[in-house]
Amino acid sequence: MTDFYTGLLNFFEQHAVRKLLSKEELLLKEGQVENNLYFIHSGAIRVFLLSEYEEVNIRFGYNGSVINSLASFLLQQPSSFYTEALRKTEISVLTRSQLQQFIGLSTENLKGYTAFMESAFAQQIEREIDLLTVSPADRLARVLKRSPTLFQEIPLKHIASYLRMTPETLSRIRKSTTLGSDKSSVL
Amino acid sequence: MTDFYTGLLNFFEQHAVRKLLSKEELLLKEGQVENNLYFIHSGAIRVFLLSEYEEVNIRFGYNGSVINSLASFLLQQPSSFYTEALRKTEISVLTRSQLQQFIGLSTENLKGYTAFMESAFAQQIEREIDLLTVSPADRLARVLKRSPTLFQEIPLKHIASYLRMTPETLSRIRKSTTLGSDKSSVL
DNA sequence: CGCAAAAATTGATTCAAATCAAGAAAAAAA
DNA sequence: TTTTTTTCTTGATTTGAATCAATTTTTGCG
Repeated sequence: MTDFYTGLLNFFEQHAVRKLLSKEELLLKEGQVENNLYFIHSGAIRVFLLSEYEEVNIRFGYNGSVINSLASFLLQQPSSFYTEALRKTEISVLTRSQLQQFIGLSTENLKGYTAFMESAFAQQIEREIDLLTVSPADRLARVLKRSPTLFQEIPLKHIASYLRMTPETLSRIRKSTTLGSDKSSVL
Repeated sequence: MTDFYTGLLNFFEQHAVRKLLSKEELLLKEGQVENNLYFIHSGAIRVFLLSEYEEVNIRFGYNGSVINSLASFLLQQPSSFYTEALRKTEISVLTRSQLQQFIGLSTENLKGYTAFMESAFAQQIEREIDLLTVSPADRLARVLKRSPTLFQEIPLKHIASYLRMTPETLSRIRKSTTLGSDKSSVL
């Protein structure tokens, strides 16, 4: 998987278009079909859904990760989600056809792509287990284990929505446990 | 997708081994690697995880559907889940290698398999949205929309766990709404 | 079939997280 | 910088679902 990933990143560098997003700039709206894969050089992006005037965050990307509205991208169906920059963000945009070209270059790339997909699927399973975890504190702990720097990248209110709790609750959990108080990663 | 599915079912008929499961018989335990795909002729199967002495249901299969511990099957990694028959159940068992043989038979089959995977992924996204839906009543409504006969197939207490609520709460919701009271499907 | 066990329902009570409401801190804009 | 706006924190109160508890209903078994 890692081989594919570095290969893909090189391909990104050579073929993808760089783009600078301003805060709250939308990459995709609900109902549109996702045609791109985004590599994030700096900044942060969120994928969210709009349910009855309330936004619910589905996924975050930042700091060297690849993100898009994956289900829409794969199935080429209208997305249920919005994709938006959380702050000034620099990305590389790779189109579906460019990706397909890349996959066609070698068997290695194809295998890598499959592994990439499988990994995305595995992540999705982890996400399901996260959401089934009853206690709010445990949900936070699980997610922080995988993404220890989350609070440095994403505003608390958005993390709260991702974790299915209110900002007030998240703030209190954070205070009571030592979770999210980042001694390690600062300086 | 449908073509692949019927093709796969024919292949199931020709190559898969039939098996009769008694109630509570386990097909897979946590930590084991899933090597099979199960087609359910009759009965019902659940996939669940064991968290601190409490079982949480992840997925159900019955009545002509295909089920297994999919993440483990795809990644060939130890499963986080148990797979168990909820009652006397008749299945066909197709191994991973048999499936690969089937996929290799034609480009159509390969494409179908990809579509099958994509569909599984899309289902997983739907599941995520279900779990993010705040109100217990709304969670039930969403799931029943996709699986109207759920209550005829799966005991209430297992549905409750799947929906992240107690059996008492589910029972009360069912009473207050008309959801799950199956006038249509009986007789 | 009748009996035992398991599942579902119903009611009373508790409790944890949501909501409501300020104020403090941080970030963005002027 | 100062001002304005947004985000985060903290406290008080409410509320909806969990828990506790007791029947009733259903299912499975001898």
